[in-house]
Amino acid sequence: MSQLDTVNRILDAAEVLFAERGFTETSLRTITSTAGVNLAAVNYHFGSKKELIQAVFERFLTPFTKSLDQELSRRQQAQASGEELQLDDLLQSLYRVALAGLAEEGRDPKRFMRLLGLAYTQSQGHLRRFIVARYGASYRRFAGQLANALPQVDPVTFYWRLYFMLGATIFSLSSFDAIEAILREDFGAESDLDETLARLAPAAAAMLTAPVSSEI
Amino acid sequence: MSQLDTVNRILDAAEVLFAERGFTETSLRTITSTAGVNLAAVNYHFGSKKELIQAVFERFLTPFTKSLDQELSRRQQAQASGEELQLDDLLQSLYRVALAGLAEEGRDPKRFMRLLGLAYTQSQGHLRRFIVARYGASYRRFAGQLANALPQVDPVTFYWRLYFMLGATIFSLSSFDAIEAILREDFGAESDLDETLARLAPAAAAMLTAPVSSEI
DNA sequence: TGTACATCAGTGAACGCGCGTTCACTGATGTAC
DNA sequence: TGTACATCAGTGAACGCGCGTTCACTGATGTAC
Repeated sequence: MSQLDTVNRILDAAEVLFAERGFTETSLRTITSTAGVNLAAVNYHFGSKKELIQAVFERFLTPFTKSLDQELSRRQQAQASGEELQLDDLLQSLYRVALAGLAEEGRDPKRFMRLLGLAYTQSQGHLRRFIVARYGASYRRFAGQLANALPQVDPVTFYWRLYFMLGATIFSLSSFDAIEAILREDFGAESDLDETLARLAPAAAAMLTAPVSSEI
Repeated sequence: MSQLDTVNRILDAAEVLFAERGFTETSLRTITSTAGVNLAAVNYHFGSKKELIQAVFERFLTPFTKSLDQELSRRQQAQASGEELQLDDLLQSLYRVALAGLAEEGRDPKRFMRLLGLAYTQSQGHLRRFIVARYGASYRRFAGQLANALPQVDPVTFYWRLYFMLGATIFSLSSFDAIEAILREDFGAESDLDETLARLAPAAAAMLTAPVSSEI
């Protein structure tokens, strides 16, 4: 078993277990026994549990932001050459392309959304700092391009709505399997991720473009 | 120090610490030393850490759902007597009334939203079961009334959008302090909870009422 | 080609620590007669 | 009114357990001469 094997087996097991139970609730003993490697291997290859958590996110976020950045560049060029902008199309293609970039690397998009939801609410300060330092630029670029597409919305309202949108996206996709199960039971309706993105994109676009109340 | 004192001191300390750090990350030793009571008092009064967590949520959810139910009844009567319905008004008054019900009992609404966010993503199966068993009826009543107000939206789309809305609400209000700090730094804009609810209600309403795409 | 040494992935066992929970006990208050 | 007993909030110390991490060690592979 080569070094790469061991490292990847640990990452694979950690990814699944973290997504299922959370970070604190998953012990290194569970991870290493699932991966079929020695307990000490995590500290040998990654240094600590914290750094293993970061490595799991890195394996998701690097292809994800790479695809996102490429699509943002493509959109920017199209816009420069005068193509008109449909906000829900923009959102949907961003969602799709970014998640497709993950799938290419063999990373399950639903699992990624679950981990993102965990990262958002579990306290893990080191993880937040790691993500902001490593991927903050892509996020700001995405937010900036979206803000440009909404010149009629004042900045403070825009940013609140951006957080509303992120909340709607991460929260609902993070619980995709649970929600899907409920809707299947109650309405016999099967949903897949693409279909849900096709529902989410126009809903998010409607939220971003809603008329700004003058009462505030 | 009477029994009520000890019980309330434990609940007060647990509420603050859970909201700051999460459930697993907060030990009974930290809670009891913050509350100034004996370590064994938690198990004496509540039975276990799990039951303490449930008691913390009960103290929030009981006044919250009581206010919510009252407002839902008031709205139902107004509707029966032919009053016309404005969805963002409905949402905003529901938000306001429910959170005001909390404030009356001395419970901080922002802390409640943080705990709700934690409950949603931390695995804690016992907590989910407890909340559904105890407060599920109020939730279903709220969802049903909202669905009635949106006859043009098919049920499956409605439920996805309801989860989008819950996501936007819980997620952004759960991180209220962090988002507020960012916007204050970047734009010098101070936000309070009422103002944010006044932004959130129309945004959520726009999302719920968006035209249903025929592509799905 | 052969030998000595260095590097490095991996291992088994142990370390110390903090955790939730338990238990025997105390002391104050309430109750019965 | 006084005594015996029961109840119950609270306590201090300990229990066993699982945790992340460390450490001395192994054995295979690579490198220098």
